[in-house]
Amino acid sequence: MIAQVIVDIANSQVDKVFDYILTQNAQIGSRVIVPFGKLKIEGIVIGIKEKSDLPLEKLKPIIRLVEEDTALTTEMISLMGYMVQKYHIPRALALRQFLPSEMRKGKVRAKLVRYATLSNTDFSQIKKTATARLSALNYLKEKGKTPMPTLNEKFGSSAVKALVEQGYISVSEERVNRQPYASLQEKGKSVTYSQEQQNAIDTFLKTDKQITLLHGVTGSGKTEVYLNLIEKTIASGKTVIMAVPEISLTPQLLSQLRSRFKENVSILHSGLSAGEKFDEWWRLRSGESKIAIGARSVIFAPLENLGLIVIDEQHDPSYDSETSPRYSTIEIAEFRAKYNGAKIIMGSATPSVGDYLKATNGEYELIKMQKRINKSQMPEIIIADMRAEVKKGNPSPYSSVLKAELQDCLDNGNQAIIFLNRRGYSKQIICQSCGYVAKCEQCDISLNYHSDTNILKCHYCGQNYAMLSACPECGGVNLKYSGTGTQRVVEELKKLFPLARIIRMDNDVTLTKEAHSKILNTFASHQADILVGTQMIAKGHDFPNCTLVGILDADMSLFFSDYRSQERTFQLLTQVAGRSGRADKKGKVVLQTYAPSNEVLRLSSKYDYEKFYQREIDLRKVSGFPPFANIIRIMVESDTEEEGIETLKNVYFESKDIYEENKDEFLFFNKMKSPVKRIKRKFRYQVLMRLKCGNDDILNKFYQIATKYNGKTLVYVEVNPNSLV
DNA sequence: AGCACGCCGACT
DNA sequence: GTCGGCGTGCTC
Repeated sequence: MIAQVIVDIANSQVDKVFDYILTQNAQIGSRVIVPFGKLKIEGIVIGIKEKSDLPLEKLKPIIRLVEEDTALTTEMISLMGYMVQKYHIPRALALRQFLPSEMRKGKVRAKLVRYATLSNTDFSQIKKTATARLSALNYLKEKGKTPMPTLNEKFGSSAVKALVEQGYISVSEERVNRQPYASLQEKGKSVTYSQEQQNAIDTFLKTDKQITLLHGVTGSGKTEVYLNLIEKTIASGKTVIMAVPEISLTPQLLSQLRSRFKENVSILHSGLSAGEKFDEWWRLRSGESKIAIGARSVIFAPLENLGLIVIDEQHDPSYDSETSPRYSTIEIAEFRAKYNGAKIIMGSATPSVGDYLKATNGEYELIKMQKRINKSQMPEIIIADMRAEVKKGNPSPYSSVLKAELQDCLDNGNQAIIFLNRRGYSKQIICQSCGYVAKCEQCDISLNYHSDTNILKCHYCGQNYAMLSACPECGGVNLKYSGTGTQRVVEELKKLFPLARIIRMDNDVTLTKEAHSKILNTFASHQADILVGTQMIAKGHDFPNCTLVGILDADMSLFFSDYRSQERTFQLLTQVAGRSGRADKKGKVVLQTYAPSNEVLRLSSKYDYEKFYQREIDLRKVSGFPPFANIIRIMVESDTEEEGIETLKNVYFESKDIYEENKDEFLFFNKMKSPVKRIKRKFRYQVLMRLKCGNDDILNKFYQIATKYNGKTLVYVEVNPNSLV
């Protein structure tokens, strides 16, 4: 018999199926070691057949199995095929997603512990003077099976060794599981469901749509709905995947799951040790554990007989991989749901507009939960006009409203969060007097300021504009192009509130995952009064004593040169606002902006998602952005300028033919230098276009062009990339 | 990925 | 003349 093997080399040159003589007991999905040229490498059997197209003497036999158990399921082999055609990646790269990286090339193995059991209860042959041996035997007689290390420690390894040799003790090896967060166990509490929650559960169980979108405001109790559905799925003998944006920030979710489902829960995420990952993975694979929870990559969990996939905070950008393979968690979930006949529930207070469109279209089931449980109110959002502060001559990053609210908050012994709305190095021009933002005339997307060349550039069409010396709206000369630095924000805060305990968390302070949660825990346990931070404090964690959130530069993200910037801002503000106030304490939010009349800010201050969505989707439709069109870019990256331009020309001319033939399907098409011309010493060029949806055949032609010219100069296609830098 | 084969520059 | 630079091609 012949085994068809994919070798574990993610390179398009070896992206083929190799035939080997099947000598071992290998199955489809087995991991095997095979000779490959002069190498011995790992591979995966993806098929078994009678005979090869090659002459038998050219074939080599499989050397050995990596493990007896079959690692991959047949579903994974099918999913590999789907990913290869959808994302244009080598097969090996698709296969790698299914295994924790530490499991490759034998870096981890099962942990075995040796146990001692008594095999002879007649101690009469043992001398009375051999006290250690006798007490060891008596100990075993009383306690039964004991781990060898424990026994060695108590009675000395020489005594134990002798007893083994004399046949009093027999030793067995057992595989033990390394369990992450073993201490996390919460007592189960009984739950009663609100009417909305009960309705959500019933609707989900009734619908025959594959995907359900659960649109529920912060605090409406979405998690309880998930837990109930998980429970029902498990009871019916099926398995569950639950994806969350950032697992390391939600230990409370894990303890909730553990309290209900005990060792049926496995967690998979990058913070685990290799051994923990290995054991959790195999527990899922063997069916010992039936619920997989983790971040994005948990969608590849090795479960069979899937019944339910939960995607929490479904709008979160982390669900789209930004590096190859550029997969979308929801797409993979759809494949797996279809394959297993499972259902998907995804929830958010601020669903991504593309998915909300599908929900209102009837493509997804839509469930709304509009009330907060335990009757608490959403925090009140106060918009502070920073233009007025500038006019008043207040140079501080804090408005007078925020100062007063902070004072009030601290006086009452409560906590506050100062949120800096900054991200990346994207810089845009905002007039501090009137809030004017420089935008592209053709794309209506904010321009990016490039300090090296002192020009303004649109990342969606490449158009350049001269840097402004004064605001074209009001003539003001205070044009600001970046948010206030964390440093200054903290210093200023210390001056204003010298007695307050302030802690800071942002990207500048490079943090390990532990330090990260340590800061959050310090704040949660009220060992600090004010927490200052960026994006990363927006997610997870409840702070029961936090009654005030101050958002500095709320408009910064609003005017990113990104078509999703308004959506992202709405989502972010809603999420940050949710950090303020809890059941018994009403929260407040002060949102500082140079554009107080901005519609997105106004709608988010009223928590009016529906209106925001309607406005945004209309805008996308008119301007031709996703979900109505796809932004496609073919990137060319080269070591030298000449080679880069040469390749770009070839790529451009071939692409242009396709464009000319299908002009009506395109909303934009051009070649240009990349907004950031050089990254990591590579020269970067691109062909950028916007193609109407439903033209996958055209899209595939661009993939073919990229494959054709990809070589020493890197050529690749991106669809709706998260950033156009 | 890693190794062999192969075609041009600077050296004993 | 040769040693060796790493560009190109192949591995069941």
